[in-house]
Amino acid sequence: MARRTQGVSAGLDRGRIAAAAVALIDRDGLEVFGVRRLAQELGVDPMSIYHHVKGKAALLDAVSEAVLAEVAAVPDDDTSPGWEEIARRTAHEYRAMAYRHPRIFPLLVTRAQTSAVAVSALERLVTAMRAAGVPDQAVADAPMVLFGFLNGHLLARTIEEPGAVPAFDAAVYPAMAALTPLMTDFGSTAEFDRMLGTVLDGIRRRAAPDRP
Amino acid sequence: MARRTQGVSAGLDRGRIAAAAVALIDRDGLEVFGVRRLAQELGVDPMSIYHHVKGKAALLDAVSEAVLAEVAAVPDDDTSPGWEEIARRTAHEYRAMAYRHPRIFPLLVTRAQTSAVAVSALERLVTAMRAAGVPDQAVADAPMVLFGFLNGHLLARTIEEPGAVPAFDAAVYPAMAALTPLMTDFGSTAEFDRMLGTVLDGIRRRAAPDRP
DNA sequence: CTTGTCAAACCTACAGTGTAGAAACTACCG
DNA sequence: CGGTAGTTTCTACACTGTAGGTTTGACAAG
Repeated sequence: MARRTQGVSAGLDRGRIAAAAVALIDRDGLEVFGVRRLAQELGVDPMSIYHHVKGKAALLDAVSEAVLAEVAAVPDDDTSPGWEEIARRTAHEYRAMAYRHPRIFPLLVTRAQTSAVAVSALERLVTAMRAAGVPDQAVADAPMVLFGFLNGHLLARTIEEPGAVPAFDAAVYPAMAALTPLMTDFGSTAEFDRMLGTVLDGIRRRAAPDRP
Repeated sequence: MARRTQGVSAGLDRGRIAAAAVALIDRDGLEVFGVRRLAQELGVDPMSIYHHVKGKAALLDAVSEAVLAEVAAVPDDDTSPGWEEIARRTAHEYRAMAYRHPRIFPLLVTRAQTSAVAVSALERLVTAMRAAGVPDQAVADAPMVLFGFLNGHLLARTIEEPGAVPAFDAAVYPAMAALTPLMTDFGSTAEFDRMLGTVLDGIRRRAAPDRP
Protein backbone atom coordinates (compact mmCIF):
# COMPACT_ATOMS: atom_id res chain seq x y z
CA MET A 1 0.00 0.00 0.00
CA ALA A 2 1.84 3.02 -1.29
CA ARG A 3 0.94 5.66 1.25
CA ARG A 4 1.74 9.27 0.83
CA THR A 5 3.63 10.95 3.58
CA GLN A 6 1.91 13.70 5.49
CA GLY A 7 2.67 17.31 4.82
CA VAL A 8 4.16 16.86 1.40
CA SER A 9 2.01 18.35 -1.31
CA ALA A 10 0.19 16.01 -3.65
CA GLY A 11 -0.54 18.81 -6.09
CA LEU A 12 -4.24 18.76 -5.35
CA ASP A 13 -6.46 21.63 -6.33
CA ARG A 14 -10.10 22.17 -7.22
CA GLY A 15 -9.46 21.69 -10.91
CA ARG A 16 -7.59 18.42 -10.66
CA ILE A 17 -10.11 17.08 -8.18
CA ALA A 18 -13.04 18.02 -10.39
CA ALA A 19 -11.42 16.48 -13.45
CA ALA A 20 -10.78 13.21 -11.64
CA ALA A 21 -14.33 13.20 -10.32
CA VAL A 22 -15.73 13.70 -13.82
CA ALA A 23 -13.69 10.80 -15.16
CA LEU A 24 -14.72 8.61 -12.25
CA ILE A 25 -18.45 9.32 -12.59
CA ASP A 26 -18.25 8.82 -16.34
CA ARG A 27 -16.74 5.43 -15.71
CA ASP A 28 -18.62 4.08 -12.67
CA GLY A 29 -21.76 6.19 -12.36
CA LEU A 30 -23.18 8.61 -9.86
CA GLU A 31 -24.72 6.07 -7.49
CA VAL A 32 -21.44 4.58 -6.36
CA PHE A 33 -19.48 7.81 -6.51
CA GLY A 34 -18.08 8.97 -3.19
CA VAL A 35 -15.24 10.82 -1.55
CA ARG A 36 -13.38 7.67 -0.66
CA ARG A 37 -13.39 6.28 -4.17
CA LEU A 38 -12.30 9.59 -5.58
CA ALA A 39 -9.49 9.81 -3.06
CA GLN A 40 -8.29 6.35 -3.97
CA GLU A 41 -8.32 7.29 -7.65
CA LEU A 42 -6.20 10.31 -6.82
CA GLY A 43 -3.89 8.28 -4.60
CA VAL A 44 -4.74 10.44 -1.64
CA ASP A 45 -6.44 10.35 1.73
CA PRO A 46 -10.17 11.06 1.58
CA MET A 47 -9.91 14.00 3.93
CA SER A 48 -7.33 15.73 1.79
CA ILE A 49 -10.06 16.50 -0.68
CA TYR A 50 -11.92 18.44 1.95
CA HIS A 51 -9.10 20.96 2.10
CA HIS A 52 -9.95 22.13 -1.40
CA VAL A 53 -13.66 21.48 -1.55
CA LYS A 54 -16.03 22.23 1.31
CA GLY A 55 -18.09 19.06 1.19
CA LYS A 56 -19.71 16.57 -1.11
CA ALA A 57 -22.27 19.07 -2.37
CA ALA A 58 -19.53 21.51 -3.31
CA LEU A 59 -17.68 18.67 -4.96
CA LEU A 60 -20.66 17.92 -7.15
CA ASP A 61 -20.96 21.62 -7.91
CA ALA A 62 -17.38 21.56 -9.11
CA VAL A 63 -18.11 18.54 -11.27
CA SER A 64 -21.09 20.15 -12.95
CA GLU A 65 -19.17 23.38 -13.40
CA ALA A 66 -16.30 21.55 -15.06
CA VAL A 67 -18.57 19.72 -17.45
CA LEU A 68 -20.50 22.83 -18.32
CA ALA A 69 -17.26 24.62 -19.11
CA GLU A 70 -16.67 22.21 -21.98
CA VAL A 71 -19.51 23.79 -23.89
CA ALA A 72 -18.14 27.29 -23.52
CA ALA A 73 -16.59 27.73 -26.93
CA VAL A 74 -19.25 28.22 -29.55
CA PRO A 75 -16.95 29.30 -32.35
CA ASP A 76 -17.54 32.77 -33.74
CA ASP A 77 -16.00 31.81 -37.05
CA ASP A 78 -18.17 33.47 -39.68
CA THR A 79 -19.52 37.00 -39.64
CA SER A 80 -22.24 37.59 -37.05
CA PRO A 81 -24.20 34.36 -37.45
CA GLY A 82 -27.67 35.61 -36.57
CA TRP A 83 -29.56 34.48 -33.50
CA GLU A 84 -31.10 31.34 -34.95
CA GLU A 85 -27.75 30.03 -36.00
CA ILE A 86 -26.31 30.86 -32.59
CA ALA A 87 -29.16 29.08 -30.88
CA ARG A 88 -28.79 26.05 -33.08
CA ARG A 89 -25.05 25.78 -32.58
CA THR A 90 -25.25 26.29 -28.85
CA ALA A 91 -27.93 23.63 -28.64
CA HIS A 92 -25.80 21.14 -30.53
CA GLU A 93 -22.74 21.87 -28.41
CA TYR A 94 -24.83 21.42 -25.32
CA ARG A 95 -26.22 18.15 -26.62
CA ALA A 96 -22.76 16.85 -27.46
CA MET A 97 -21.67 17.56 -23.90
CA ALA A 98 -24.70 15.75 -22.53
CA TYR A 99 -23.92 12.68 -24.60
CA ARG A 100 -20.27 12.84 -23.62
CA HIS A 101 -21.26 12.70 -19.95
CA PRO A 102 -24.62 10.97 -19.74
CA ARG A 103 -24.16 10.04 -16.10
CA ILE A 104 -23.28 13.59 -15.09
CA PHE A 105 -25.98 15.42 -17.00
CA PRO A 106 -28.71 14.63 -14.44
CA LEU A 107 -26.51 16.37 -11.91
CA LEU A 108 -26.22 19.43 -14.11
CA VAL A 109 -29.92 19.98 -14.55
CA THR A 110 -30.72 19.56 -10.88
CA ARG A 111 -28.43 22.42 -9.93
CA ALA A 112 -29.04 26.11 -10.49
CA GLN A 113 -26.80 27.36 -13.29
CA THR A 114 -25.33 30.71 -12.38
CA SER A 115 -21.79 29.99 -13.53
CA ALA A 116 -20.03 32.42 -15.83
CA VAL A 117 -19.96 30.15 -18.87
CA ALA A 118 -23.68 29.51 -18.64
CA VAL A 119 -24.63 33.15 -18.38
CA SER A 120 -22.24 34.28 -21.10
CA ALA A 121 -23.81 31.79 -23.51
CA LEU A 122 -27.17 33.35 -22.78
CA GLU A 123 -25.74 36.82 -23.16
CA ARG A 124 -24.48 36.01 -26.64
CA LEU A 125 -27.82 34.67 -27.82
CA VAL A 126 -29.79 37.48 -26.27
CA THR A 127 -27.53 40.16 -27.73
CA ALA A 128 -27.97 38.77 -31.23
CA MET A 129 -31.74 38.69 -30.83
CA ARG A 130 -31.89 42.30 -29.70
CA ALA A 131 -29.65 43.34 -32.57
CA ALA A 132 -32.15 41.70 -34.92
CA GLY A 133 -34.93 43.83 -33.49
CA VAL A 134 -36.81 41.09 -31.68
CA PRO A 135 -39.27 42.42 -29.06
CA ASP A 136 -37.82 42.41 -25.57
CA GLN A 137 -40.27 39.99 -24.01
CA ALA A 138 -39.62 37.43 -26.73
CA VAL A 139 -35.89 37.88 -26.21
CA ALA A 140 -36.18 37.42 -22.46
CA ASP A 141 -38.27 34.29 -22.89
CA ALA A 142 -36.20 32.67 -25.61
CA PRO A 143 -33.31 31.29 -23.54
CA MET A 144 -35.67 29.97 -20.89
CA VAL A 145 -37.78 28.16 -23.46
CA LEU A 146 -34.74 26.86 -25.29
CA PHE A 147 -32.88 25.57 -22.25
CA GLY A 148 -36.06 24.35 -20.66
CA PHE A 149 -36.51 22.12 -23.68
CA LEU A 150 -32.84 21.17 -23.91
CA ASN A 151 -32.57 20.16 -20.29
CA GLY A 152 -35.77 18.17 -20.27
CA HIS A 153 -35.23 16.49 -23.61
CA LEU A 154 -31.59 15.60 -23.08
CA LEU A 155 -32.32 14.41 -19.57
CA ALA A 156 -34.79 11.92 -20.97
CA ARG A 157 -32.19 10.68 -23.46
CA THR A 158 -29.37 10.38 -20.95
CA ILE A 159 -31.42 8.47 -18.39
CA GLU A 160 -32.41 5.68 -20.73
CA GLU A 161 -30.06 3.14 -22.16
CA PRO A 162 -29.01 4.22 -25.65
CA GLY A 163 -31.26 2.96 -28.42
CA ALA A 164 -34.16 2.18 -26.12
CA VAL A 165 -37.28 2.62 -28.19
CA PRO A 166 -40.26 2.04 -25.92
CA ALA A 167 -42.85 -0.58 -26.82
CA PHE A 168 -46.52 0.22 -26.36
CA ASP A 169 -49.34 -2.27 -25.98
CA ALA A 170 -51.37 -1.81 -29.14
CA ALA A 171 -54.53 -3.02 -27.44
CA VAL A 172 -54.45 -0.32 -24.78
CA TYR A 173 -52.59 2.46 -26.58
CA PRO A 174 -53.35 2.06 -30.25
CA ALA A 175 -52.24 5.52 -31.33
CA MET A 176 -48.92 5.36 -29.54
CA ALA A 177 -48.31 1.87 -30.89
CA ALA A 178 -49.09 3.02 -34.42
CA LEU A 179 -46.51 5.78 -34.10
CA THR A 180 -43.62 3.72 -32.72
CA PRO A 181 -42.16 3.16 -36.20
CA LEU A 182 -41.59 6.92 -36.29
CA MET A 183 -39.72 6.85 -32.97
CA THR A 184 -36.98 4.48 -34.02
CA ASP A 185 -34.52 7.31 -34.35
CA PHE A 186 -34.76 7.86 -30.59
CA GLY A 187 -31.63 9.67 -29.46
CA SER A 188 -30.31 10.36 -32.93
CA THR A 189 -29.05 13.68 -34.20
CA ALA A 190 -31.85 13.79 -36.74
CA GLU A 191 -34.49 13.39 -34.05
CA PHE A 192 -32.86 16.10 -31.97
CA ASP A 193 -32.64 18.47 -34.89
CA ARG A 194 -36.29 17.98 -35.73
CA MET A 195 -37.45 18.73 -32.20
CA LEU A 196 -35.05 21.61 -31.80
CA GLY A 197 -36.45 22.98 -35.03
CA THR A 198 -39.94 22.76 -33.61
CA VAL A 199 -38.98 24.77 -30.57
CA LEU A 200 -37.10 27.33 -32.64
CA ASP A 201 -40.16 27.68 -34.86
CA GLY A 202 -42.13 28.66 -31.80
CA ILE A 203 -39.53 31.15 -30.69
CA ARG A 204 -39.31 32.66 -34.18
CA ARG A 205 -43.07 33.06 -34.28
CA ARG A 206 -42.94 35.19 -31.12
CA ALA A 207 -39.89 37.03 -32.42
CA ALA A 208 -41.87 38.39 -35.37
CA PRO A 209 -45.32 39.01 -33.94
CA ASP A 210 -46.62 40.89 -36.97
CA ARG A 211 -46.87 37.65 -38.99
CA PRO A 212 -50.08 35.62 -38.82
CA MET B 1 -41.27 3.88 23.24
CA ALA B 2 -44.40 2.19 21.97
CA ARG B 3 -43.02 -0.80 20.14
CA ARG B 4 -45.10 -2.94 17.89
CA THR B 5 -45.12 -6.63 18.57
CA GLN B 6 -43.72 -8.89 15.92
CA GLY B 7 -45.94 -10.81 13.59
CA VAL B 8 -49.04 -8.70 14.04
CA SER B 9 -49.93 -6.83 10.88
CA ALA B 10 -49.41 -3.10 10.77
CA GLY B 11 -51.53 -2.71 7.66
CA LEU B 12 -48.58 -1.83 5.51
CA ASP B 13 -48.77 -1.96 1.75
CA ARG B 14 -47.11 -0.27 -1.19
CA GLY B 15 -49.73 2.44 -1.39
CA ARG B 16 -49.63 3.47 2.26
CA ILE B 17 -45.85 3.42 2.23
CA ALA B 18 -45.66 5.56 -0.89
CA ALA B 19 -48.16 8.06 0.49
CA ALA B 20 -46.23 8.43 3.73
CA ALA B 21 -42.99 8.82 1.80
CA VAL B 22 -44.51 11.56 -0.36
CA ALA B 23 -45.67 13.46 2.71
CA LEU B 24 -42.30 13.05 4.38
CA ILE B 25 -40.28 14.26 1.39
CA ASP B 26 -42.65 17.18 0.92
CA ARG B 27 -42.00 18.14 4.52
CA ASP B 28 -38.30 17.46 5.05
CA GLY B 29 -36.77 17.17 1.60
CA LEU B 30 -35.07 14.48 -0.41
CA GLU B 31 -31.59 14.85 1.07
CA VAL B 32 -32.55 13.67 4.54
CA PHE B 33 -35.11 11.16 3.41
CA GLY B 34 -34.34 7.58 4.29
CA VAL B 35 -35.85 4.25 5.18
CA ARG B 36 -35.37 4.75 8.90
CA ARG B 37 -37.13 8.09 8.99
CA LEU B 38 -39.98 6.77 6.92
CA ALA B 39 -40.31 3.77 9.22
CA GLN B 40 -40.44 6.01 12.26
CA GLU B 41 -43.15 8.10 10.62
CA LEU B 42 -45.14 4.94 10.00
CA GLY B 43 -44.51 3.65 13.52
CA VAL B 44 -42.81 0.59 12.18
CA ASP B 45 -39.46 -1.13 12.01
CA PRO B 46 -37.29 -0.03 9.06
CA MET B 47 -37.01 -3.53 7.71
CA SER B 48 -40.77 -3.97 7.53
CA ILE B 49 -40.82 -1.63 4.58
CA TYR B 50 -38.56 -3.94 2.65
CA HIS B 51 -41.21 -6.64 2.65
CA HIS B 52 -43.40 -4.48 0.43
CA VAL B 53 -40.79 -2.59 -1.54
CA LYS B 54 -37.65 -4.21 -2.88
CA GLY B 55 -35.19 -1.49 -1.95
CA LYS B 56 -34.68 2.22 -1.75
CA ALA B 57 -34.66 2.64 -5.51
CA ALA B 58 -38.01 0.87 -5.77
CA LEU B 59 -39.28 3.02 -2.93
CA LEU B 60 -38.42 6.15 -4.87
CA ASP B 61 -40.05 4.64 -7.93
CA ALA B 62 -43.21 4.20 -5.91
CA VAL B 63 -43.02 7.80 -4.73
CA SER B 64 -42.68 9.18 -8.22
CA GLU B 65 -45.44 6.90 -9.45
CA ALA B 66 -47.77 8.09 -6.71
CA VAL B 67 -47.12 11.73 -7.45
CA LEU B 68 -47.53 11.25 -11.17
CA ALA B 69 -50.87 9.57 -10.59
CA GLU B 70 -52.24 12.84 -9.19
CA VAL B 71 -52.13 14.33 -12.65
CA ALA B 72 -54.07 11.50 -14.23
CA ALA B 73 -57.47 13.08 -14.46
CA VAL B 74 -57.55 15.70 -17.15
CA PRO B 75 -61.30 16.24 -17.18
CA ASP B 76 -63.08 15.42 -20.43
CA ASP B 77 -65.86 17.83 -19.61
CA ASP B 78 -66.70 19.57 -22.87
CA THR B 79 -67.08 17.95 -26.27
CA SER B 80 -63.78 16.73 -27.77
CA PRO B 81 -61.52 19.63 -26.82
CA GLY B 82 -59.09 19.54 -29.73
CA TRP B 83 -55.44 18.71 -29.31
CA GLU B 84 -54.19 22.16 -28.42
CA GLU B 85 -56.64 22.44 -25.60
CA ILE B 86 -55.72 18.97 -24.38
CA ALA B 87 -52.06 19.83 -24.47
CA ARG B 88 -52.62 23.07 -22.62
CA ARG B 89 -54.71 21.47 -19.89
CA THR B 90 -52.35 18.56 -19.43
CA ALA B 91 -49.46 20.97 -19.17
CA HIS B 92 -51.19 23.00 -16.50
CA GLU B 93 -52.15 19.91 -14.52
CA TYR B 94 -48.60 18.72 -14.74
CA ARG B 95 -47.30 22.09 -13.59
CA ALA B 96 -49.69 22.18 -10.65
CA MET B 97 -48.39 18.79 -9.55
CA ALA B 98 -44.81 20.00 -9.82
CA TYR B 99 -45.54 23.00 -7.63
CA ARG B 100 -47.41 20.84 -5.15
CA HIS B 101 -44.35 18.64 -4.74
CA PRO B 102 -41.32 20.74 -5.61
CA ARG B 103 -38.95 18.49 -3.69
CA ILE B 104 -40.20 15.37 -5.44
CA PHE B 105 -40.28 16.69 -8.98
CA PRO B 106 -36.51 16.30 -9.51
CA LEU B 107 -37.01 12.65 -8.69
CA LEU B 108 -39.73 12.33 -11.29
CA VAL B 109 -37.73 13.72 -14.17
CA THR B 110 -34.68 11.60 -13.44
CA ARG B 111 -36.65 8.39 -13.80
CA ALA B 112 -37.97 6.85 -16.99
CA GLN B 113 -41.73 7.29 -17.17
CA THR B 114 -43.36 4.14 -18.41
CA SER B 115 -46.22 4.06 -15.93
CA ALA B 116 -49.76 3.66 -17.16
CA VAL B 117 -50.92 7.16 -16.26
CA ALA B 118 -48.03 8.75 -18.12
CA VAL B 119 -48.57 6.77 -21.29
CA SER B 120 -52.33 7.19 -21.27
CA ALA B 121 -51.93 10.95 -21.11
CA LEU B 122 -49.77 10.77 -24.20
CA GLU B 123 -52.25 8.46 -25.88
CA ARG B 124 -55.03 10.98 -25.40
CA LEU B 125 -53.06 13.85 -26.87
CA VAL B 126 -51.77 11.81 -29.77
CA THR B 127 -55.20 10.46 -30.61
CA ALA B 128 -56.63 13.96 -30.80
CA MET B 129 -53.83 15.11 -33.08
CA ARG B 130 -54.32 12.23 -35.47
CA ALA B 131 -58.06 12.87 -35.54
CA ALA B 132 -57.27 16.44 -36.57
CA GLY B 133 -55.29 15.18 -39.53
CA VAL B 134 -51.85 16.17 -38.28
CA PRO B 135 -48.99 14.43 -40.13
CA ASP B 136 -47.72 11.37 -38.30
CA GLN B 137 -44.19 12.58 -37.71
CA ALA B 138 -45.44 15.79 -36.16
CA VAL B 139 -47.77 13.78 -33.95
CA ALA B 140 -45.01 11.46 -32.83
CA ASP B 141 -42.72 14.37 -32.01
CA ALA B 142 -45.27 16.53 -30.23
CA PRO B 143 -45.39 14.79 -26.83
CA MET B 144 -41.62 14.51 -26.71
CA VAL B 145 -41.18 18.20 -27.43
CA LEU B 146 -43.91 19.17 -25.01
CA PHE B 147 -42.75 17.05 -22.09
CA GLY B 148 -39.15 17.80 -22.84
CA PHE B 149 -39.97 21.44 -22.32
CA LEU B 150 -42.22 20.82 -19.32
CA ASN B 151 -39.70 18.70 -17.48
CA GLY B 152 -36.81 21.04 -18.09
CA HIS B 153 -38.69 24.23 -17.40
CA LEU B 154 -40.47 23.02 -14.28
CA LEU B 155 -37.31 21.44 -12.98
CA ALA B 156 -35.62 24.83 -13.13
CA ARG B 157 -38.52 26.40 -11.20
CA THR B 158 -38.69 23.72 -8.53
CA ILE B 159 -34.97 23.75 -7.80
CA GLU B 160 -34.77 27.44 -7.03
CA GLU B 161 -36.33 29.07 -4.05
CA PRO B 162 -39.68 30.56 -5.05
CA GLY B 163 -39.48 34.12 -6.32
CA ALA B 164 -35.77 34.01 -7.02
CA VAL B 165 -35.15 36.40 -9.88
CA PRO B 166 -31.47 36.21 -10.79
CA ALA B 167 -29.34 39.35 -10.82
CA PHE B 168 -26.85 39.89 -13.64
CA ASP B 169 -23.81 42.12 -13.57
CA ALA B 170 -24.63 44.89 -16.03
CA ALA B 171 -20.96 45.52 -16.74
CA VAL B 172 -20.31 41.98 -17.94
CA TYR B 173 -23.74 40.95 -19.21
CA PRO B 174 -25.45 44.15 -20.38
CA ALA B 175 -28.15 42.46 -22.46
CA MET B 176 -29.18 40.05 -19.71
CA ALA B 177 -29.17 42.84 -17.17
CA ALA B 178 -31.33 45.00 -19.41
CA LEU B 179 -33.88 42.22 -19.66
CA THR B 180 -34.17 41.37 -15.97
CA PRO B 181 -37.21 43.66 -15.51
CA LEU B 182 -39.02 41.33 -17.89
CA MET B 183 -38.14 38.29 -15.78
CA THR B 184 -39.79 39.41 -12.57
CA ASP B 185 -42.69 37.07 -13.10
CA PHE B 186 -40.32 34.14 -12.68
CA GLY B 187 -42.35 31.10 -11.71
CA SER B 188 -45.73 32.72 -12.24
CA THR B 189 -48.62 31.22 -14.16
CA ALA B 190 -48.41 34.04 -16.69
CA GLU B 191 -44.76 33.29 -17.41
CA PHE B 192 -45.50 29.61 -17.78
CA ASP B 193 -48.41 30.24 -20.10
CA ARG B 194 -46.31 32.48 -22.30
CA MET B 195 -43.56 29.92 -22.69
CA LEU B 196 -45.95 27.06 -23.12
CA GLY B 197 -47.61 29.11 -25.84
CA THR B 198 -44.27 29.52 -27.56
CA VAL B 199 -43.69 25.78 -27.60
CA LEU B 200 -47.23 25.07 -28.78
CA ASP B 201 -46.73 27.59 -31.57
CA GLY B 202 -43.80 25.54 -32.75
CA ILE B 203 -45.75 22.31 -32.59
CA ARG B 204 -48.69 23.86 -34.45
CA ARG B 205 -46.37 25.07 -37.18
CA ARG B 206 -45.21 21.51 -37.79
CA ALA B 207 -48.75 20.24 -37.53
CA ALA B 208 -49.81 22.30 -40.55
CA PRO B 209 -46.77 22.19 -42.83
CA ASP B 210 -48.52 23.74 -45.83
CA ARG B 211 -48.44 27.19 -44.19
CA PRO B 212 -45.38 29.41 -44.81
C1' DC C 1 21.44 27.32 12.32
C1' DT C 2 17.42 27.84 14.99
C1' DT C 3 12.81 29.00 15.62
C1' DG C 4 8.08 30.12 14.44
C1' DT C 5 4.33 30.01 11.35
C1' DC C 6 1.49 28.07 7.89
C1' DA C 7 -0.61 25.08 4.68
C1' DA C 8 -1.37 20.57 3.06
C1' DA C 9 -1.90 16.02 3.89
C1' DC C 10 -3.05 12.28 6.97
C1' DC C 11 -5.28 9.51 10.98
C1' DT C 12 -8.94 8.44 14.11
C1' DA C 13 -13.47 8.24 15.34
C1' DC C 14 -18.49 8.78 15.09
C1' DA C 15 -23.11 8.97 13.79
C1' DG C 16 -25.88 7.53 10.18
C1' DT C 17 -27.02 4.72 5.92
C1' DG C 18 -28.99 0.66 3.13
C1' DT C 19 -29.86 -3.96 3.65
C1' DA C 20 -28.86 -9.23 4.23
C1' DG C 21 -30.30 -12.99 7.31
C1' DA C 22 -32.56 -14.96 10.95
C1' DA C 23 -35.85 -15.03 14.70
C1' DA C 24 -40.51 -14.09 16.63
C1' DC C 25 -45.13 -13.82 16.36
C1' DT C 26 -50.08 -14.23 14.52
C1' DA C 27 -53.54 -16.27 11.72
C1' DC C 28 -55.39 -19.57 9.22
C1' DC C 29 -56.16 -24.33 7.40
C1' DG C 30 -56.16 -29.20 8.00
C1' DC D 1 -53.73 -29.85 17.93
C1' DG D 2 -49.66 -29.24 14.32
C1' DG D 3 -48.04 -27.19 10.31
C1' DT D 4 -47.47 -23.52 7.10
C1' DA D 5 -47.51 -18.96 5.28
C1' DG D 6 -47.12 -14.17 5.87
C1' DT D 7 -45.62 -10.01 8.47
C1' DT D 8 -42.97 -7.69 11.49
C1' DT D 9 -38.94 -7.13 14.24
C1' DC D 10 -34.11 -7.95 15.71
C1' DT D 11 -29.19 -8.16 14.92
C1' DA D 12 -25.30 -7.29 12.39
C1' DC D 13 -22.26 -5.55 8.67
C1' DA D 14 -20.09 -2.89 5.30
C1' DC D 15 -20.11 1.63 3.95
C1' DT D 16 -20.85 6.72 3.91
C1' DG D 17 -19.78 11.85 4.91
C1' DT D 18 -17.16 14.48 7.83
C1' DA D 19 -15.60 16.78 12.50
C1' DG D 20 -11.33 17.19 15.15
C1' DG D 21 -6.67 16.56 15.91
C1' DT D 22 -1.91 15.26 14.47
C1' DT D 23 2.06 14.98 11.46
C1' DT D 24 5.03 16.70 8.07
C1' DG D 25 7.60 19.73 5.13
C1' DA D 26 8.45 24.60 3.27
C1' DC D 27 9.72 29.02 3.99
C1' DA D 28 10.89 33.40 6.36
C1' DA D 29 12.83 36.05 10.38
C1' DG D 30 15.99 36.34 13.88
